[in-house]
Amino acid sequence: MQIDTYLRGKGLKITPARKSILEILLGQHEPLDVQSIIKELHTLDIQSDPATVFRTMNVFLEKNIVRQVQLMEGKVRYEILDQKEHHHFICRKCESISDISDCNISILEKKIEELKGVAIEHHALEFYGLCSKCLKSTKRKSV
Amino acid sequence: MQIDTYLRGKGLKITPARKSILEILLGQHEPLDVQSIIKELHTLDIQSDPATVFRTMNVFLEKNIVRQVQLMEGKVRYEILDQKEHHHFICRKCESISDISDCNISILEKKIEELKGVAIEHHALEFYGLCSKCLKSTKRKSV
DNA sequence: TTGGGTGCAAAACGTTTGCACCAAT
DNA sequence: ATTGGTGCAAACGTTTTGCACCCAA
Repeated sequence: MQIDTYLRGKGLKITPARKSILEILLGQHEPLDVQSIIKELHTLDIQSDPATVFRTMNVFLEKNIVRQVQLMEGKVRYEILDQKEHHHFICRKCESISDISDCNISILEKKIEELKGVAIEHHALEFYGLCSKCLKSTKRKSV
Repeated sequence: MQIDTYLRGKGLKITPARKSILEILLGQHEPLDVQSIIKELHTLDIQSDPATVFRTMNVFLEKNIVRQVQLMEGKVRYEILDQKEHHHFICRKCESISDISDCNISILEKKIEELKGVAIEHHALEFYGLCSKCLKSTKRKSV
């Protein structure tokens, strides 16, 4: 299985929990917090402890398998760290999260690096507002 | 005093704690977490409870006096919500925080709004990496 | 066999809340 | 006098840690 070789390649032991967590994150379109991961594991008939999931996420972070996402919720979400960079749009009404992949931050980063003499390694960018659906329903009501 | 009139204008009662917290935030160049605010209050010989500071910050948030900043620390920082938009650069080595004020995100926002049909109300943008000082010392060592 | 992963419980934090008291209007 | 802010303690949710046990290598 490729998940096994992938984990082995990262120098990690293969365990049912790790494999399932990785599969869940790979099949996910939005970043998940630990409780959601546990819920997803439960639907696969795998029960797991928060401590284990947190520890797994910290290992995945060190190995650059996932990255953290913070959405002003008082908790951390995790998502697969894949090649194509993207950001998130969070609707303040329906709380949906959608990907924003067409904004080229790297140009901006280069400008800042030159201007400030810093080396930017990564960034966090999230947009908050009303999604198209909620925007329409708001307009309807206000008319 | 103008702080008094400002708070009164926001419909808030004036108390020593509130005035001092506001003054501290106004005189600060980087966003502060609640513990740091309490420490600053202490240097002014004002002792205050975390609960009070958290409550004050929540009131300030509602009144649009401050905004929250999250820097992947597991806690929230607060900074005065002023007219000129800026972002933050956090050095992973010396943990210094500097303002980045010359990046025009609004152009990007308009593009996203058109493309996705959403209404962006605000955003969070932080850059992480090495500041110019730490970058230099890293280079020196590696040579 | 051995190093490392796991579950459980406890602890550590940041943050919120209930309540009695006190201060600003 | 009344409204609302404060301190203290307790509660809450997220995340970490210690320890004994168990599993993958």
